[in-house]
Amino acid sequence: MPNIKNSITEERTRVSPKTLYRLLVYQRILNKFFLNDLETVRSAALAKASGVKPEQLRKDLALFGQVGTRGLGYPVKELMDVIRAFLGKTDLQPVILIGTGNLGSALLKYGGFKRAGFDLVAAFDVQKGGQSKDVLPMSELQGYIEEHSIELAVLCVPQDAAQEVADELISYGITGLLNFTSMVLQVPSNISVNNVDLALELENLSFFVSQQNGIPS
Amino acid sequence: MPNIKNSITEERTRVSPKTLYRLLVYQRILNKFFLNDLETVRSAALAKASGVKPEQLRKDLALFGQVGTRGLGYPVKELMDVIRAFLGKTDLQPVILIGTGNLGSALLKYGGFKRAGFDLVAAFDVQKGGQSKDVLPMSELQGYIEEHSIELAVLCVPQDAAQEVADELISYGITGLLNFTSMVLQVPSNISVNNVDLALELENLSFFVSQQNGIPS
DNA sequence: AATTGTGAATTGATTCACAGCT
DNA sequence: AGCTGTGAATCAATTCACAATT
Repeated sequence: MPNIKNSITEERTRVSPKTLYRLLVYQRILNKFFLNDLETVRSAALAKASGVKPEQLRKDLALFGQVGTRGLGYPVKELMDVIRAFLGKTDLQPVILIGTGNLGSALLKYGGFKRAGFDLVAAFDVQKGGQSKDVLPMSELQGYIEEHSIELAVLCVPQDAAQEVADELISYGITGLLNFTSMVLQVPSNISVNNVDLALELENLSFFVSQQNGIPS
Repeated sequence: MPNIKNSITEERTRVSPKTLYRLLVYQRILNKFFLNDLETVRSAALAKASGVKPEQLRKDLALFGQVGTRGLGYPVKELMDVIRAFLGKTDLQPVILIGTGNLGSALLKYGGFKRAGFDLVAAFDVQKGGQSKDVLPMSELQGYIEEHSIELAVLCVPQDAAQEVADELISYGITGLLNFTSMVLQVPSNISVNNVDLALELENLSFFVSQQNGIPS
């Protein structure tokens, strides 16, 4: 019986979004530990830094078979490698952005995507007003996506245009949308959408805060 | 036996973050329907627009007792009112923002918060470089929070400063943090944190996209 | 002695399926 | 006839608790 499962690609299907988020977090923390020359880490420490319970961390890592050493902990470098192998994709992936309003043009400047392995290679808008990167007109959208085989798009257009632009993107071959609009997009089941609704997050936060304090006003 | 529960404040404690997100989405969609002069809406329609199953919508609304009419649907206006009453807070709530780098200064300009009932009343940074709104130095943080009884803060500082600044904010009385850094913050249990990790969202999306297609490269 | 790995138990969320109203 | 409201059933995620291992 093999220890570390070697048919990782076969396992890729069996993970929930929640677990995946956690794996990505573990990866980050591990990288930090690695840069600090840590060689092994116990589940308690890694879990605390990741904001989860140790049991949950261990359950998550069980996906990869046995990677830790009982009585000792997990080898930092090896664990990093195993998670990275599972996640696949290592090289820089091209992403386009649609809608260069306030939020859109800020995201173009935001360095975090590049650090995570994504390259915002082009931006599109109905208005071709010059921002920091060249903004292309929507008429070039289809050509660009097809020519560069783009899969992922960041959607920052106004609410009213959201569904329409999403439909367009999908028809040109985009299969993953990071949706910054506050619209709920209707898409075919083979298309992935992740919603980032900033106002919603603040509303949600506000509710739980006022709950803690006792009801205000 | 009363129909619509009148002890809403007592019910406020019994809702999960997931349910709360959905309620906030329903509220938005309802508002749109209301502006279109819809008087009643069936669970099937509201659910579809909200991206959930009708059964789930009905379960969620069960929190409020009986608000719909069997055979007919839900009265749009009344349902809006009931949800708003449950959520509490209606007036503009003041929020501060810390860290006016690319992302931070973009969020200052972003209109979505205001629309959702939040007012970004002040921004702070270690560098007092002039941006669109006046940026205050960190030395004024404590005074400002206390004087204006601020509860919520948006955290956009660099990773390395995140925990430190969070500790500071909490010590000055902040009880809710919208965390845009990629750090997992360690906070006391009476403090609420919502994480918005943009790179993580894109990584997550990318994984599920490449899963759909079959493994790339 | 210490810590992982994991079945079993628990808790939570979703979906089913139909009774109850209008 | 049609749609809501909801107990029951299912499915998913978390936590427990302890055996296995170094």
